[in-house]
Amino acid sequence: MMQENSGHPVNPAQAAACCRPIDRLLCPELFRAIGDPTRASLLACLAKCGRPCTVTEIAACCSVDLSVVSRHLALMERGGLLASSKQGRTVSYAVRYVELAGLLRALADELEQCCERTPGSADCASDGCAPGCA
Amino acid sequence: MMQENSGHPVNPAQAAACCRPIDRLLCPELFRAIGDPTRASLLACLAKCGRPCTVTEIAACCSVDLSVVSRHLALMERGGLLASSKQGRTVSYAVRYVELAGLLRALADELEQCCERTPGSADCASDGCAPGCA
DNA sequence: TGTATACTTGCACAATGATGCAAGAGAACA
DNA sequence: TGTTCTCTTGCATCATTGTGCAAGTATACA
Repeated sequence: MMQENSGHPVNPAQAAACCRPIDRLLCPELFRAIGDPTRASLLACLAKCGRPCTVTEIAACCSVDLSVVSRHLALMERGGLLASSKQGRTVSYAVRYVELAGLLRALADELEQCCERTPGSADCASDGCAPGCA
Repeated sequence: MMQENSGHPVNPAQAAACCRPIDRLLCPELFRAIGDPTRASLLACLAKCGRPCTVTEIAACCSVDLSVVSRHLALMERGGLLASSKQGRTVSYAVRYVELAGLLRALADELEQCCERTPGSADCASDGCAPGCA
């Protein structure tokens, strides 16, 4: 109503009421799941391994207690970084490579669109989302 | 020495000693800076605005105290998400669109490389980084 | 059926973090 | 020079989080 969809809200207050894909992509729970040194190293470890690994295996690669690793892995699964599968008494975790890479690229695309959009002409309602949804 | 560079460490313990670009890309400080609901909304707000905004402007778009916003913005700058510039008594923060998008894409690429690499044949030393550097 | 293995959960504790209020620092302006 | 504006910093407080130990649960196996 105020601006075109191709542009920007004129100020942050208007931007806050303006719902765009970036709001969904900037999911705090997901990024928080990476934002701890122990978890980041577990994730890197698991990614580099390239296959599902058991909790015991993963715990062998860092100095913290197995129970701590178990909790970190569960948290990363809740955050959407990992997928788990249980076979007998062993639980394996694997990186959700495809989903994660897709989300990161989508976020990168959105950021660049924000950057390139013409200033001062954003229609907050035309993204299929009512104002104030953020 | 043990495997080819194109492959994977055979287990997480070996993977931990194996230094790859993903170790650098999974920077906990950066992701932690997004991993809080208030900060994520501030970042989205700033991104959607598409231009540098002052602390007062940004504070107007959320319900927390201005001092809290100031601290969150400083934290996000330290994490590499934002860049600040001071003009007179006003401080403006802007999203580091290019750097951020680049990092996210690089991480996405690395994740997919991890996923595609042939299992069981990773040379941990050939990435220009001594074992145990992780 | 008992025992070993693999993992999760309860509990306690120390550390960190998010928040608001109030005061301080620095710059513009009358 | 005093006042206003913009932002940062100190302090207190409450909540959350990361951690280890110990106990519990669930599965496999002898």
